[in-house]
Amino acid sequence: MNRPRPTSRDVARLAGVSRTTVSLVLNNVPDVKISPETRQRVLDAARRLNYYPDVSARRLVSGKTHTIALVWHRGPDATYRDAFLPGLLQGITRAARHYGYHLLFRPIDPDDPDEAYVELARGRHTDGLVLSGPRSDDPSLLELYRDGFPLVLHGQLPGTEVPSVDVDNVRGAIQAVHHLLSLGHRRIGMITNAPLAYISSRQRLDGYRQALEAAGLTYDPELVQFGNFDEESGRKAMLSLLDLPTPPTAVFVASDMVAIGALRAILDHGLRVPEDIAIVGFDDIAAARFVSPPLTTIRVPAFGLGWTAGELLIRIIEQDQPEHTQVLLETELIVRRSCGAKEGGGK
Amino acid sequence: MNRPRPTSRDVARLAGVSRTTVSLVLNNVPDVKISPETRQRVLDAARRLNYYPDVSARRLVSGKTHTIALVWHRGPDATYRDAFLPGLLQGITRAARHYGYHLLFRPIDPDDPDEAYVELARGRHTDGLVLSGPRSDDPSLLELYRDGFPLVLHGQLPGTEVPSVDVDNVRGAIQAVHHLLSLGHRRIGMITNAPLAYISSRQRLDGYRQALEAAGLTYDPELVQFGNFDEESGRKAMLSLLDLPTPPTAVFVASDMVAIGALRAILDHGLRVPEDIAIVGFDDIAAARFVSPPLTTIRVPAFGLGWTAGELLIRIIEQDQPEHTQVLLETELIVRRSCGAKEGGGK
DNA sequence: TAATGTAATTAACACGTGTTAGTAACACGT
DNA sequence: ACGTGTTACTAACACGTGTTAATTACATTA
Repeated sequence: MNRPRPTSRDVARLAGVSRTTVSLVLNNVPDVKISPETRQRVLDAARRLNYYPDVSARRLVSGKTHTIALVWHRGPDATYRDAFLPGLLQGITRAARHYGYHLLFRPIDPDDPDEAYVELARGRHTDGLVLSGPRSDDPSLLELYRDGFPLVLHGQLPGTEVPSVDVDNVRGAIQAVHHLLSLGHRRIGMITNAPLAYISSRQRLDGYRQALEAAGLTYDPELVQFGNFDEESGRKAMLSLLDLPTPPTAVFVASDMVAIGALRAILDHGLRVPEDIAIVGFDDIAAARFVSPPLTTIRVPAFGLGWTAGELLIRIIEQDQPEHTQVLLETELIVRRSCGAKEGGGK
Repeated sequence: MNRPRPTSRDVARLAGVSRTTVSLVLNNVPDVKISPETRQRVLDAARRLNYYPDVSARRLVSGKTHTIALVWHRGPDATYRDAFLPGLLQGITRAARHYGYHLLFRPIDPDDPDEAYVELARGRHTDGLVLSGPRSDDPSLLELYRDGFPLVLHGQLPGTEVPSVDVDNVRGAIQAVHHLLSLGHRRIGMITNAPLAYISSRQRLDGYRQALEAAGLTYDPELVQFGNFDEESGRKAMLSLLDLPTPPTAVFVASDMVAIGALRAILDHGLRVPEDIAIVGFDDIAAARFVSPPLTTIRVPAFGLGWTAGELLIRIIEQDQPEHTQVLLETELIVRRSCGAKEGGGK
């Protein structure tokens, strides 16, 4: 703060060369001849002055910011909001660092205007955006995409070609239901993670249906209830299922948080898990290990989603045409006690 | 990508004025006379061209980046790493947005050089840094501080004047132990969250001691065991306490994750919680609500820490001398079932 | 009428860097 | 002696903005 920071001009003066030479040396520009002595003099001078190039100037002239941004929509889903953020962030930043990029984190609060992130792109804060939780009614998103601005969605926007990374919800649900089927269950209920307006909710329901039909069972709407992100919604949905003339012997709950509510409802009802009713959840949030009984669930690869989104975005930025721009990542079945399997090893 | 983005020169041309006028209008520079018609012409032109100023150029000339960075050291503490990040990040970004700043997120992995963040400051990526989990043997930190670079620590560096924000670990521990005392316990053990090399660990132990002494009890080293961040360390530590000739009737475990391990040890030993041994944890991680019995604990205000650190940093950046530059935030006792209190209401 | 003041606008410089086109010095072959 | 390369370096421009000092046009005052 006291003395001004050194510029490349200061380095040039100290080394007795031109500013151009300093730039050429410090950036290791290939195919340019600089004598070893001069090169060393420049490096010494830079070190002595503790010189760091000013990134703003560099960005201005190069047109590249070497920064990507994560735009994080805070929706109503607290699980998504809190449980996945650390893994996703770590994945994105790891990818960013690997390619020499920085990460700008930009949450969009419910009271923010939806297109608050546009400024990041238009003002050249960043070379590209990862948009988490895109809304299909967002016009600025498609506008940016049409203008050729590098964009990757975390989530999906059906009917568009916008590059995206998401979990394979359909296959995840199939894994869960298939597991219950393999344990002998034939009357399997489902509680969705959210209302069907949410894509992930539709997809997980679809997987449930596919798994049943592949096993020769008919889909019965009466066995399906709708959750709404939180525990309480799971409790209520489960009570409805328990009220049926013939309740299911197993339930697939497409969200761990909702599943925890369902679990509570079953226990409060005087039934046992998994002996009377088996449960499989979805997400593998941290708490799933700690409820009683520990929850069998479908793990979502948060780190992998982050890494993949980051890498895909950077490859788009650098014009390195990736073959697949819409990626679905596999889930993993984590067997714990709530499903009644002999024991899978999911620690 | 196709056509080049518009510059202020384009706006000036379209509005039929000089570039200077455009700048004056768009930045609402006070005490400068622009006729209303001209002003409107400029605004219209900017809107028609969808003009956004280039931040790199703006930063270069102004010398301000309007960006702060969060440097996140990934230590061995998984709880700290994952459970607090969402709240802390939300707090910092909220503060940043409130003052018109952006946030750069920079994790430092164990394999990164410790001073990898210095480039952020020296290269003018950011106007200031929040350093989470500072190490006292970090020379570049003190160097930056001496050079007057705006810095706020999340955590503490005893013996320095570097501005910092942290939880009041001593008082938090006192709250926990005081609660157990008020329930009638006289033989209270402790398991630390980590080895005593960690400041938070020493402070929580200190609080335990102070609370005992304030109640007229003598500190007994045989009742103190040392945890090491994870469940397993808590299990082992608890087994040692159970092996004592006279085990304690209550335990203060200075980390929820460690406490969950201790809880398991007690139950595995055939004892009941809280009837035989009461437990109070520390941190209030998400899982604390879901274990059986639900864990009474000390809540750490993650959002508040983030907000306070962000606001303090920005006030330092903007030369708005804050009166207190070393802040300790209060914790909150969350009563659940593991302590045996009648019921506090901690949901 | 000339001097003075005020409102509205702009020319010109600065910020610190990357990069292109060019120059000077010198060796080499004919 | 003269062109032809090659090596090692530099002068000058560009990037897009904020801001200071100057300029013009015009009303007001002495």
